[in-house]
This record gives sequence, structure tokens and C-alpha cells, in this order.
Amino acid sequence: MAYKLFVGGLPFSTTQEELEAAFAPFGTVESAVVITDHETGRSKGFGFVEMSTEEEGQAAINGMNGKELGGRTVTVNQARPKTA
DNA sequence: GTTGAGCGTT
Repeated sequence: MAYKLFVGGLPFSTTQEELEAAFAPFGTVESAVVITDHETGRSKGFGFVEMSTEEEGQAAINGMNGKELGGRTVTVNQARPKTA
């Protein structure tokens, strides 16, 4: 099972490819997604990153939370369950 | 051509 992260505070120009590239140094990025508006196709300014293991996910949090990505300070945290 | 706390899509 992977460790899913919520990533907020992204620049509106950030893509999931940039997310993946940003989290790759902390471990294996199994998936990276930026939530985009269905109507306009523009970024909502947040996304989700799925790391291979919990320790990699926490390493990514420690390495990225409160840091800058694309010029903006990002929020990185463990994602809440989509379905409970 | 814009905006800025939060938790998505199959």
C-alpha cells in the first residue's frame, strides 16, 4: 500500500508532472495528480501525491511541507481518505 | 490576462 499526500498551496500553473518531479527525490512517486477545474481546465491549486512507502511519504512531508514549489509555499500532509 | 483555503478522479 502506498502513502498518499495532500499537496496544497501550489501555483496555478503547476502540473502533475512537476509534482512528480518535485517529490521524486524523496522516494518513489507512484502517482501524482493536480486537481483541475472541469469547466476551465485550470488548476485548483492543490493535488495529491502517492509515495511508494509510508517512510518515503513522511520524508516527502518533511522535505516539502512549508517549502517552496514553483515559487510558492506549499502545504504537504497525509491525505484524508476519499471514501470512508 | 483574475484567485489562494483546502482534501480528487475513475
